[in-house]
Amino acid sequence: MSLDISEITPYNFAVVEPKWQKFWIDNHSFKTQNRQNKKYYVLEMFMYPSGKVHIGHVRNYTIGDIVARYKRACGFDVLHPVGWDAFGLPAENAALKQKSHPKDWTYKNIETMKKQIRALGFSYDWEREFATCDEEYYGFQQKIFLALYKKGLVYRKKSEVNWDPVDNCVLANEQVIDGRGWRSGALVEKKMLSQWFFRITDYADELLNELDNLKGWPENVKTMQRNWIGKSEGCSINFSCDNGDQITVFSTRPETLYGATFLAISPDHPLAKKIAVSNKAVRDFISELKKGSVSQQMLDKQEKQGIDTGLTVKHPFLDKRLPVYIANFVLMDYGTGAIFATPAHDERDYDFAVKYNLPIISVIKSENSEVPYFGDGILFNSEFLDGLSVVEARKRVIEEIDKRDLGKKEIFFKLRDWGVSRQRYWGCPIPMVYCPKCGTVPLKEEDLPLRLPDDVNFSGTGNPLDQHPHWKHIKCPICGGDATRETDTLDTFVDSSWYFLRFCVGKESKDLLDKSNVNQWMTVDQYIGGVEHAILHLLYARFFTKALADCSLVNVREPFTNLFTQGMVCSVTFKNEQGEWLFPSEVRKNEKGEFIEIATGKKVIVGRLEKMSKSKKNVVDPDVIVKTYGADALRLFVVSDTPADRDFPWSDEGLDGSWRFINRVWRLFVYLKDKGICALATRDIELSSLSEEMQNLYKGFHKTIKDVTVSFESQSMNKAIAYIRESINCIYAVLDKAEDNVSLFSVVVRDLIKLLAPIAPHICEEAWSMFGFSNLVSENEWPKFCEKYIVVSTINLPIQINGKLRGTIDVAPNAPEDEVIQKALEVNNVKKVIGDKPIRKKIFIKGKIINFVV
RNA sequence: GCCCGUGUGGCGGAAUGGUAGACGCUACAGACUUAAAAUCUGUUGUCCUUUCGGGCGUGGGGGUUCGAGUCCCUCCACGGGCACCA
Repeated sequence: MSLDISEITPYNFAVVEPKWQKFWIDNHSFKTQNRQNKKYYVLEMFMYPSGKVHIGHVRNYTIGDIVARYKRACGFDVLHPVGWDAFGLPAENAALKQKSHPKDWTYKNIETMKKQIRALGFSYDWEREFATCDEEYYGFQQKIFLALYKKGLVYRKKSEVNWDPVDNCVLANEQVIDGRGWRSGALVEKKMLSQWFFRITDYADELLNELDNLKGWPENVKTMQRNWIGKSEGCSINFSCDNGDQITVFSTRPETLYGATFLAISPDHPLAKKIAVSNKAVRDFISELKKGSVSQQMLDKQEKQGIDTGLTVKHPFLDKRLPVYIANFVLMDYGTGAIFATPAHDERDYDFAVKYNLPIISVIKSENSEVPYFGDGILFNSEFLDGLSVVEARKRVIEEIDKRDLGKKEIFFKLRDWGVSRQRYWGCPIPMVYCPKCGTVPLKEEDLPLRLPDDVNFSGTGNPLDQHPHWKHIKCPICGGDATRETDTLDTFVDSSWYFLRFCVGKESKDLLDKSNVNQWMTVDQYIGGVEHAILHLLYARFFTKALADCSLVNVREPFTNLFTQGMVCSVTFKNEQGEWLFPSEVRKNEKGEFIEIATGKKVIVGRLEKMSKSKKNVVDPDVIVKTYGADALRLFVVSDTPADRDFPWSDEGLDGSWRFINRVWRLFVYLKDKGICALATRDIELSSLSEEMQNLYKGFHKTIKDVTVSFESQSMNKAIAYIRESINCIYAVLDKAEDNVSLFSVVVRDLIKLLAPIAPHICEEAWSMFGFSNLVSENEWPKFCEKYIVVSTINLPIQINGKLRGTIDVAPNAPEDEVIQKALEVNNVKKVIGDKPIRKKIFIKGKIINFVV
């Protein structure tokens, strides 16, 4: 009796998926192997245990899992670990709000999210799992801190910090966005505090230069890092002031020195402060600027403000004096906090000069003498620089400044040292002690780990560690006298700056950076995560790797060979007339096809696709999807249709389509099983014994293997899926021949399962076992394709006349020119178009095209 | 303002300088069904044409080429990053 394909029971993911998930875990199927030199380390940016997995995580980890499973099939020993970035503010916020301990909150969240992650069937080595708040991990991090301290890469200084008044916490520059705290959104204030710093600026040049060698990184990420490091080359110049002081300025355009008409110093410049003491107008001006908060200044940044100090400086080359202004557009934390201004060739200087009626002197010839002019040109008005080009003049003037001892060639970076102190409880304690006699003293290594006390009180203000009754009191490690601990904890970006190294070492080793292990696996062959970490995390991780190398703790200087930044999952948004966000379930289409709010019947505003977020009410819950459609359908969907590095437009219809595809595959498997397919899967195919149609199926399938392989190699999952779908369509078209071609279909379906397994592992594992294979599909080699089958016997060759398509002919791919021309000229439409016009030229590309020019 | 990136059907997107629109979503039609759902099979850029076929089409304009979505110039739009960085 024949099996009707439409009557096959749907794929029961609810039974199949948990079965294989349990099997993989119980059997340690993805335990890191250490058999050979062919190794591959694939890592997805680890997760913050916020409480629930969201769809963005699903996409990120699906991409990584596909890579891991594919590489394993290609014969690599694969390291594919999972862990938790578990320290940080939200745990403390939750502690305040829900009266739960940050530790309990965090570990509970990890448990919840682990279940969710496991339900997606990712091929992790769960034995290497850890959380950064594990004592073992942060204890070792303290050792690293001390190693960096000994190496001179850690120091403490009093400095103005960004103070977040809501989170009561210091923020790094990178955590301030438009003058607001990156997490709380509160306006940031300035405050002076003693802080610990890492000397990332020591590595500014290397961090910049090495970017050129990171061929496997996206160009935009490298550009962002370059801009952030912000190297500029120029020179410093000293000006003597008439009050006896010297003012040192930095300029990248010293060749414009003869066009200088005034000096401008920052309101925070020491000289400005000195003048303020005796000059009330200056004092008032500075305090007026201070009054506006950081962000107010940002808002006013277009408006140049300044005040004449009354002081003048001597021009280094000319017998003239330049007035010194205090100007709001000069920043103290860049360069020297002072500039010479050449209004003719700098926009900001120009704006300022116009506002305060200062002279404008051109020194570079431009075509129409317009000012300000920033282009190239020939110098004039500039004595010994006259007639030189901008580049020549720059070189010449720096030589001269150097010769006369007025200044020197200098390089400045925008990059600042990394402040790592946080006035927070839920982080890695800094292993330092303050002794009234011995000063700042590091803890002894044998006293590590320095544990966080569990019995803390969250009042909501200040640092609970500092307020703990006895934790901070300690005997000095040197003199044994009364001393106090550092109560700040480390920025959580420190935790994520070396976790990828820890994954290289098995749990049995006490040395978390065990060199033989780390060297075996580093670098990370493929790192995958969101572009939002392009600067902070990735720059810090690069710095840390270099610093650890200089402490002889690791052997590599760059952590990530290839970086892939996946796009965000986006969805439509709805708003009602009041501007309130609406859930998709609160909206429906009316008869006219307009979207209306169900509750009110009023029209809603349909927004553009935006990143899924709770606040915009356009989220989907991965748990619900997995329950309704299964993990395979979800995995398939999030990498279908759209390239993985672009934003992904979520649609319920699309998800439904993925589910239909999973079922279509399932019906194919069940149908073929019923026809006795696959029992003979290992038998070789004798091509000549097959009909032409079946030969084409086989050849076409080799093309599929090639296309899918190439697509996986370039992380083009969307294309891989398209080719697999195409192939399945081809198989469906000849399904009625399956019974008569058992060995052919057996080989095809065997390899088809392998091709699909990285994306939809559960259904493939189930099919693999259903067809009677005794091992796991993931233990099998990736299918191989033969070029000789991919070369087809005839191709459909296009015929062009004057570059326009006028017909096609079927010929052998290697058909010679004579044959092709003869056949092409026999095509009716070609005859018609050419008519009696003479053929002036024939362009023939073998196997590609014939083009007649008439 | 500066620096990146992207513009292809109703939608997501394919396409080593060589038949634009693979694959999917949507929509429509047929088969199956009492019917619906599901499934299977078609059609689906646009205009003209009964057919054969033809015109126009990859943001706009120009160029290189036998031939351009692809290369060059220029303009426009959108997205992202940095933003008084001397």
